[in-house]
Amino acid sequence: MSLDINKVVIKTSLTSCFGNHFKEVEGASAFIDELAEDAEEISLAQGEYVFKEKDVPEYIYIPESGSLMLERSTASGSRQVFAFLFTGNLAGLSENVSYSFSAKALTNCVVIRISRQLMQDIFDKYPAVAKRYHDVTGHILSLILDQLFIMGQKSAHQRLGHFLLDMEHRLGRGTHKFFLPMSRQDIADYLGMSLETASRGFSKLKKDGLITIESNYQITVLDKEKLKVYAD
Amino acid sequence: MSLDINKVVIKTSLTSCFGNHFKEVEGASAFIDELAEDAEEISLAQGEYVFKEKDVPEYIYIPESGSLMLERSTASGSRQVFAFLFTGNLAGLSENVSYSFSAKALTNCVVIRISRQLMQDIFDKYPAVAKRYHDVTGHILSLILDQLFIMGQKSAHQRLGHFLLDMEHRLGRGTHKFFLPMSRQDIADYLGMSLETASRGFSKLKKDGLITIESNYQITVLDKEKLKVYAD
DNA sequence: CTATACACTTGATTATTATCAATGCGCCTT
DNA sequence: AAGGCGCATTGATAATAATCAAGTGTATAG
Repeated sequence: MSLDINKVVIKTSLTSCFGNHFKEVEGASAFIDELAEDAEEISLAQGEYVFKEKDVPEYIYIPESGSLMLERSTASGSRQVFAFLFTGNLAGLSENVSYSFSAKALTNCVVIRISRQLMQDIFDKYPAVAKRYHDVTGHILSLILDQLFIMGQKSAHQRLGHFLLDMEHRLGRGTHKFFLPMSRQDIADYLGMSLETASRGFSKLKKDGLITIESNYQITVLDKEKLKVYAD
Repeated sequence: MSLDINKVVIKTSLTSCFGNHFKEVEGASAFIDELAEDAEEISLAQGEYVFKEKDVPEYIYIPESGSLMLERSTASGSRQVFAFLFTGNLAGLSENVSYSFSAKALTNCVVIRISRQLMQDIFDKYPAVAKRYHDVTGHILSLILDQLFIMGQKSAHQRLGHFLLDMEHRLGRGTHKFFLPMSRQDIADYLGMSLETASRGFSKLKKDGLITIESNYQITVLDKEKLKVYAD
C-alpha cells in the first residue's frame, strides 16, 4: 500500500523529467513505468553529498522532495555552483567516466536514484524512447548555454534579476511568492559574484519596490515586468 | 579519384570527432565509413553563416579546413561567443527543435555536413555505436561547464590566460606557436570582457615575457608553466 | 530571558574592468 | 609614396564589483 503510493510519486517525478521530451513517443508511458520499478529512494540530510566530483557515475538522481545544488570547488577555496535542482529536476544524466561536479543537499531531501545500466537495458525495449533520450541532454545543454550567456554579458545586478525570475518561475507555483532554499553565498557562487554584491542586489531590488523580502529566504516579486527590464 | 581522396579526408575528420568516444566499440569503423558516404562538403566565405539561431537543425557540421565560431547575439548589440571550432570539431549535435546559437565562418572554410536523419538511420544498423553516441554530447557539456567555471571564478586576465593555453593546445600542433583565426573582439566576446581589456591582457603577457606577439594573430607561448600559474 | 552563533546587511575603501578618446600600425588603393 | 581604412593598442576617467570591517537581526541553547 505504502509502496504503491511511493511508485505514484516516483512516476510523477519521472514524468516531470522525461514526460515533456517523450510526449507522444511510442512506449513512453510503459518506459516510465518500468523505470519507476527500478527506482530507489534515498534520504539525505542538509549538507550531505549525493555524489562527488570524480565519482564514477552509476546512477541518475531526481529530487522528490527538497533541493540539490551542483557545484565544483577548487583547492584554493573558490566554488562555482552550476545549478540548483528542485523536485522533478534531473542530475547525472550525461556524465561519462566521472562526474565533473558534486551534488550537495541544500535541504533535507528524498532523492530518487535509478541505475544508468538498468535504464540502458530498459531503453533496449523501447527504441522509440531511446532515440529521444538525446533530447533531454540537449535541453540541459541549452540551459547551461543560457547561463553562460548571462555570465558573459550581464552585470551583477542583472544576473541577480535573472536568477530571481528563474526562481519565481520554478518555485512560485503560479504565484509570485517563493521560498529560496539556498544561502546568499550559494547564490553568489552561482552568479559569479561576492556574497556582499548579491546581498546589495537584494537590497536594491527591495528599495526600488520590485520585490519584498519577508524573511531572508521568503521573497515576493512585486513587479515582474519591471524585473524583466531590470534584468536586461 | 578526387572523390576517393575527399572521402579519406572526411573519414579523418569524422574519426577525430567520434573516434575517441567510439574507440573499441563494435562497428565503429563501419559506422564512420557509412557516415562518410553521406557526408557533403560545403564551402563558406569568411563571415558567412553555416546556420543561424532558430534555424531547424537538420545537419551536423564539422570544419574540414578553416574555423567556425558559435555565437548568440541580442537586439541590443551584445554578443556571447560560445565556442571556436577548428578542424575536426563538431557543431549542431545536441540541438532539438531549433539552434540556440549561430555558426559563423571565421575564415574561408570547407565544412562537412551530415544529415541528422541519415545519421539516425545509420545508428539503427550499429546499436553498439548508438549507445555511445551520448558520450559525445556529454563531452561537449563538460567543456561548457569548464567554461562556465572559468567565467564565474576567474578574473579577466586569468580568463585570457586559460584561453591562450587552450589555443596553444588546439592550434599549436605540438609546438608553442599558433595563428589565431579570430579578432580581439571575438576573443573579448568569448571571455565576457571588453575589447580593450582583452588587448591589455595580451600586452601584459607580452611585457611579462610569457608570450610573444609576432603579428596580431601570430602568438608564441614562451613559458607555459608560468602561463598556467598566471591563469590560476 | 539572556547569551551566543550565524547569516545577512551596510559602509568605507580598494581593485578591477568598462568606457571614451586618441594614437599607432599594417594593408590596400590610388 | 600618400591617403584612407580596419583593427589593435594605449591612456585617462568613470563605473562596477571585491574586499575589509562593522553592525543588525534572528534563531537557538542555556
